[in-house]
Amino acid sequence: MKPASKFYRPPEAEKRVQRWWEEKGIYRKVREKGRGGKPWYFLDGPPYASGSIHLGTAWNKILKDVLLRYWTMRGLDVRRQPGWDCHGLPIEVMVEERLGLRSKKDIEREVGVERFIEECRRWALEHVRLMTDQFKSLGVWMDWEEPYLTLTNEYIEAAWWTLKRAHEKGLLRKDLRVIHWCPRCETALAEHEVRGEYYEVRDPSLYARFRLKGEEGYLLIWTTTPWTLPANLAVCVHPDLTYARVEVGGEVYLLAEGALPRVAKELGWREYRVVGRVEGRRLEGLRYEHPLLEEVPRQREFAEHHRVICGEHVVLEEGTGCVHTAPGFGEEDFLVGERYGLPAFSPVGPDGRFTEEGGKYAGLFVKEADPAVLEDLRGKGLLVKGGTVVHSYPHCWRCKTPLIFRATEQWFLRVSELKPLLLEKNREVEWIPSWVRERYVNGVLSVGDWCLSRQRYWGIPLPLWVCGSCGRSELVGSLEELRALTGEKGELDLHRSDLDRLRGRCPGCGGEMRRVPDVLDVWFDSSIASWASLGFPQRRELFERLWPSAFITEGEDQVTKWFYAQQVSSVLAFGKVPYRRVLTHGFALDAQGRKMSKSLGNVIDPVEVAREHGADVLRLYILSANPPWEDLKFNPTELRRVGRAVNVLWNVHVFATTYMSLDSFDPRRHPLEGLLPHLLPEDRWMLSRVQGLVEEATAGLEGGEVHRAARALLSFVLEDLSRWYVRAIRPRTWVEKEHPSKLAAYAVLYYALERLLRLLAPFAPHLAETMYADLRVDPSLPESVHLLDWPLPEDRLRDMRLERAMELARALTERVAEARQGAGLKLRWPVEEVVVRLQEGEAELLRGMEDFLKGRFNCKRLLLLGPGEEVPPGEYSTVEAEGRKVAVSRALSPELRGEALARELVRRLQVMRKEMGLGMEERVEAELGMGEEDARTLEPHLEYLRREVRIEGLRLCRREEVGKEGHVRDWEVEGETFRLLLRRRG
RNA sequence: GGGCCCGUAGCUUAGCAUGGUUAGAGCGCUCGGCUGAUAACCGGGAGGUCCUGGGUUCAAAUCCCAGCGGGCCCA
Repeated sequence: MKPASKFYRPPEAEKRVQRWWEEKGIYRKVREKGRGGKPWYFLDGPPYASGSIHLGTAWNKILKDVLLRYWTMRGLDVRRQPGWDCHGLPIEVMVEERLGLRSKKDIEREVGVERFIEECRRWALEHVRLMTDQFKSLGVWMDWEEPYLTLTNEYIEAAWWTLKRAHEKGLLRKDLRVIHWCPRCETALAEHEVRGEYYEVRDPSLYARFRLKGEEGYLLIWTTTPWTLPANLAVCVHPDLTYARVEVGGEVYLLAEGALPRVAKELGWREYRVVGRVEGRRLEGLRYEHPLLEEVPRQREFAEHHRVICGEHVVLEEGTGCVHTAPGFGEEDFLVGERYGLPAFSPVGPDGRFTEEGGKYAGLFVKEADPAVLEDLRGKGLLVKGGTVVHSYPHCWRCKTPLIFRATEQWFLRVSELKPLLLEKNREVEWIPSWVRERYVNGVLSVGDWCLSRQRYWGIPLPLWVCGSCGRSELVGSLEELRALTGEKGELDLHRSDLDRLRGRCPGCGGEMRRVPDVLDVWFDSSIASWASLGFPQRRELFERLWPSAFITEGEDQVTKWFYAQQVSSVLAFGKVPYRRVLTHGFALDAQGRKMSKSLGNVIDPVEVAREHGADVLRLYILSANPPWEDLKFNPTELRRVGRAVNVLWNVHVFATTYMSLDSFDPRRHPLEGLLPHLLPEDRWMLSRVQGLVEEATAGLEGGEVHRAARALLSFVLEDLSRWYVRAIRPRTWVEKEHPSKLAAYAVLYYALERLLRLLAPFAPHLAETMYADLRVDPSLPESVHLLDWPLPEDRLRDMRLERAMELARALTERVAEARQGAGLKLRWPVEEVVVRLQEGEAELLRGMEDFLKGRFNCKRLLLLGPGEEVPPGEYSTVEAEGRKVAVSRALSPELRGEALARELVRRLQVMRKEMGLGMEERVEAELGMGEEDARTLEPHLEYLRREVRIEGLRLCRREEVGKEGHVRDWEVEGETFRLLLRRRG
């Protein structure tokens, strides 16, 4: 046994452990140990490979790591491959910044697609490396050398293979759709990319009037996007609303009656008169004159469409109830337009500028067209009011440009047709906590088709090829098929850089085929991870053995993202769900419960925390702070508290290893089994508590209630081990060598620590390893704590009755302390007698524990009474609580005083020994100067003094007689001065 | 606007599925103790409208309804 070093400084200790793991190849050995066990496929949700890790990603990986380590110790053959999401717009935007590019034109003209993609790849791989190191520093054990990357050919082929299944089932369709579009990034954005990107902005608030045809008056419309008016094709009213003809200043306006008071106020109408009312549906078909016919000549072709139509989406809360409808520029406009056969006229290009079709506005950026349109309306007398309004408007999640809505042709996965199967198969998934299922189902019910195509560069190329001659399309499902189609034989990287130059030969007409230039939405990449990461379909062996994955865990935002996307792809490819069990975890917030953001300056860097407090402390804190599925409010005070708990554990460890090595205790020579007859009640209690701890920790990890496991460990260390057991056995460690009582205490303490370490190993892997290294005396034991098995509870050591008794003993000890405090009786001073009146049956429960209690109470005699019995007369300090009474005798006999005095002196001499820097076993000579009466009182306890302070050569004398050779100090004890001298011997 | 989750001492939280002690801890505060586990540690005490308002019940932190505040997601 090695005595542990006095202090434990987690950051340095952890670095040492990590280096040692590295040198000894411990991780590899742990993986090897798992082989042959039952396969357990854990799937890592791939974090985005850009930037560095934050507290949320750290939590995510720490949670995974604890479970991975636990399953491994349970003997499972755990797959623990990390994954990285490598494609997508965020990386493109950062690379654009790095290269000083501003638009797609810049990319294509200035650096070229090939170099741009190379830079993106470099960026991604750079960050994979960076983030890998950061995760490693937190003690996360995964196959860092063999991650799955969404940018490899193999992975891309898996995506193509999956798309081919969709294509075969007719679930992949090209469709004209109005979608969010970023004019800077020049790409479509999916719904989930727009989430949370609504900001307050000031926009025009424009009221315009459209002249009615075939009757007097105007339609009054309102818009915040005047630039969309050139594409206006209809005006929409709600069929069930009442519309009013309102006369103002000699003109008649048509608008919803319910909106009239508000509109009148906004337009400053003082005097107006309702001259007629009509139901919305009766307005259908009413024709009007487009306000910008001269400016936008194309509009003349649409003159037949310029009518009032009906739609349920019209609301009274804003606008006039007459909704300007531009099917090419608005999602709802488009949908209602489809019903009326309106074309999706969209005279704006990908860069947000008007095309030739925009007539007078051609070349203008949409926002620049706003004032131009306003002026044109004013010139024609069609402007009613041009003001501004502050409202919430969507922006690009990467570059923060305000988005526009544009009708474009995109490729969709028809999720709508998969929904029934999705919902049915989802029943097989176990959701933790269970209410996430409801959330998931709601998400599926409300979701639309999945827009898969992106008009960008850094992504998995859409493997769809179209013949320029006959229009035939082919979906290429693998590299092999690509070679067959294009005749390409050389090395290929399956990104746009290589693919864009290829041409195919049409199997139908022999014409030239070109690939649709789009790339895929990155969420499609990660949605196939459960098989793509196994090398499927190129390799089938792993897939057949492992798929579907047994367990995944990610943040709650992934419910409608990764959890959802995975099910879609999997159900479409295999008709099955890709995972069996999902644990959803919360978000990392600051101590006030606010989101962490750079602008608030409240971002916590987990790597920094680990560097300062230690990764284990961070891990234990995060895991114990709250249930995984609730948000973590990161609280530095609580973090430090965990740090202190770790320190207490270390102190216990120092205590144990110091004394055990001093006594050359060897658990092999003194196994617990042989010492069973010598166990005292506190020993049997400790053994029982360990079983309870094993049970709690196991249940917590099995049920996803990781916090319960972590809390059980911490509370065991503080409450049971440190504050109770170690304190109780301390006197026993001072008795002579080889005494069975001492050996029993050692054996129990060793057992408790050994079990505790194994339970602790997944949570605090470095600390457990360090402690294990000190405790491991048997070279035949595995070299690392992580090579041990998870302990199982030993029922024969469990004694619930004893645990109850000990709980009572603890409560009584606290009461005794209270009674002593009331009478000013220090705990160190023994008292003659403690009398305890108990409740029914409790005395029975405490039978056999009298000696233990006397030790805890520090009393010479103990009297346990039943409920009806009275405390005998005498001088006592008493406390009553919970139907019990504790009485502590106050009288101090000379005998007791001597003992107390001896203890006081021992304590002070120990301090002096320490001041002299003496080792625990070194012998000393002592001279103790005091009054004659004190010397007489002390007489019977000199042997005790010699033993405790390791004195050889003790002299009692008067204070003045104490010599000067040695370490001398004066002490005040109970109002009297003592002069003590210690001298090193020999 | 909709769905789901959370709201308990100054702070972090247990208890809530199955209603029934005086709502239990830790931090902080305060008073005291300990000093061969000591850059620690231990004990006592003060501190609570259990978010608000209704309802069910003999009884509500716990169940139901409405509202308020926060989070995630969807519109």
